[in-house]
Amino acid sequence: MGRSPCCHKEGLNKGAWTADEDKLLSDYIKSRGGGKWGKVPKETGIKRCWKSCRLRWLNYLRPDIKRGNITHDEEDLIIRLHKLLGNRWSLIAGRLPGRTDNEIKNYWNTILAKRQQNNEKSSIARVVDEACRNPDMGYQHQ
DNA sequence: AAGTCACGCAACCGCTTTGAT
DNA sequence: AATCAAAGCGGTTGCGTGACT
Repeated sequence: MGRSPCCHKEGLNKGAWTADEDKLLSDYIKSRGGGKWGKVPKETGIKRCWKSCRLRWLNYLRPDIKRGNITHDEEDLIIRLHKLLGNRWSLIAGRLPGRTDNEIKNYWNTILAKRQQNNEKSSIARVVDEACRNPDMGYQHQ
């Protein structure tokens, strides 16, 4: 049910985005706004499926995106939110202005890998432990 | 200096959910 | 109320880069 047919069309570009594609997408979203992703490839001429366009915008082109260097506070919040919400990356990202679900997911997977390697009580483990004991963890419902 | 390995990030794939008809 | 298409989400993969031997 409901599999998006656009992603099965042949002749679509794959892999890394070019500067031209970025500009087309960025200009389009700025002038028309997001939401109707199905129209984006047709109206911009970008040879990508709508999913790729959406992902590119959300994870890379959005003007309010912060990139790199997740702060200690942000890391702390991610860990606490993950404890509460599980792998609901989009929800977690919603609590972290300027961060994307993909970025947080990648970051978490990196942390997990490190934690598995260390397998010892790290600062993260301590934070998680602390989070368990303090339910009012300073995040806000919207 | 060259080759190999490991890590991190960007992008893709497929399933689920939501909205329109 | 049922069906279908569009959109959203999370897991996984592939590529590029840097560190190490």
